[in-house]
Amino acid sequence: MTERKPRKDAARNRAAVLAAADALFTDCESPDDVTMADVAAAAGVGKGTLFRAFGDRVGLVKALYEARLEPVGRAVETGPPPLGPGAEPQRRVTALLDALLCFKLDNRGLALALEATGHDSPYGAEHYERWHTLLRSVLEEVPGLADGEFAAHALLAAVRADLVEHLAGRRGVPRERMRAQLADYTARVLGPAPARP
Amino acid sequence: MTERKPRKDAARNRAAVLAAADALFTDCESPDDVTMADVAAAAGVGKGTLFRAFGDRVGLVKALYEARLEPVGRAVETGPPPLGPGAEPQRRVTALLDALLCFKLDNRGLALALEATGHDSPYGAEHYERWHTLLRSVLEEVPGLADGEFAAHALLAAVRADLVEHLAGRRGVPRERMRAQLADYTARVLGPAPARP
DNA sequence: AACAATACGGACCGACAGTCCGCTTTGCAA
DNA sequence: TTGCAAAGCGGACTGTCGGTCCGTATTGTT
Repeated sequence: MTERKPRKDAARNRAAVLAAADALFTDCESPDDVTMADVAAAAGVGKGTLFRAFGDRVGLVKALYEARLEPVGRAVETGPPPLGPGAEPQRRVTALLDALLCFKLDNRGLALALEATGHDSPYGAEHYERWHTLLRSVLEEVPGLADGEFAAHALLAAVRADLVEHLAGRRGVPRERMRAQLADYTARVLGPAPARP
Repeated sequence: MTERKPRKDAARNRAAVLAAADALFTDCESPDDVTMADVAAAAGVGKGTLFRAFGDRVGLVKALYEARLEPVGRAVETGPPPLGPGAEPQRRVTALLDALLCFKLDNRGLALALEATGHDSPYGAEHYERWHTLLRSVLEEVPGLADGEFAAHALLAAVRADLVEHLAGRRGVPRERMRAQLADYTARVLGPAPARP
């Protein structure tokens, strides 16, 4: 392995940068009026340090985003149903999308920053790939749903950060209403209401 | 009215810029490696001219996009069914989305440029508003579909430029397959296959 | 204590969107 | 046709931002 324990100051600075960036992205109007220099200053660190630790802007945002998303990822992979494995596929799909929606509602600035930051699109980020693969595999267990591939993309598109921001932020749609709307929509995609014996 | 006929050279240059920009956006890898200076040079025009004519980058891309989309808009508003008014709502929704998908397939570079160019998101662009309003109104005629508002957003999200680009460009999904997938998906959202008397 | 190895940080660079202003073209009017 | 504003032109210029570089400071190891 080529792992190396980072020096103490490096670790401290990395943490400071993450915290500062988190704060800045959380309460900014638009993600791109927080500059790298701002982040460095807020963290009490030089730009060089910041770039060495994260490579570039995308790297920083991704690191933050993934750190925040990790608990959700864990709940999905090893948590209890319906979010975790084991639930009936329809319920799980709904739960997955709801979790994603809530996450984006709770981390609007960050999610927006991720999608807006350089790297042409969310597609191609490995974390998108992960969610798509998972969602697709669950969708394919839903009876009568032929094309999980496309449906997974389309459903994920329904919770994209900028749409969420538009509805929740700009247009003031309340959280619970959005969740209900999404659940409703998801149910339609999943097919006619299953017979309840 | 405060309308003023533009001078001849102004009109000529405006056209030259539009043509040049169209060409550049059409065959570029990523929209943001065509710079304003590039466009000006390709059009044989100074940057000042370009900015006076279109205000800023967003203005240019919007002008281009709307010029290209206009025929589609016309077909939708006054053309024959199923794209134009008069068709059964389910058919029309499908036709609308298919038209949009085809448009984005045929104008990938441009559509990508529009979504990627500064202005935080597609939402808030007046042309999005137009499509959303229309789609919503048609959706609300579909029996059993309670929430046209959200469904319209979600369906439009399924044909977003960067998703189309990802599937058609990066992953090489052929045009007809994408259309079929979208039609399939749309049908699911619209509800169980209607009884055919 | 000495000395690599690692990290620090801010001056520096290149690129790009957008502005400015002296010069040219246009088209109206005498 | 000639005169003359007004409208338009274009490229040098500016401000900002992401990203790099390198002399200096900090670690931690022997």
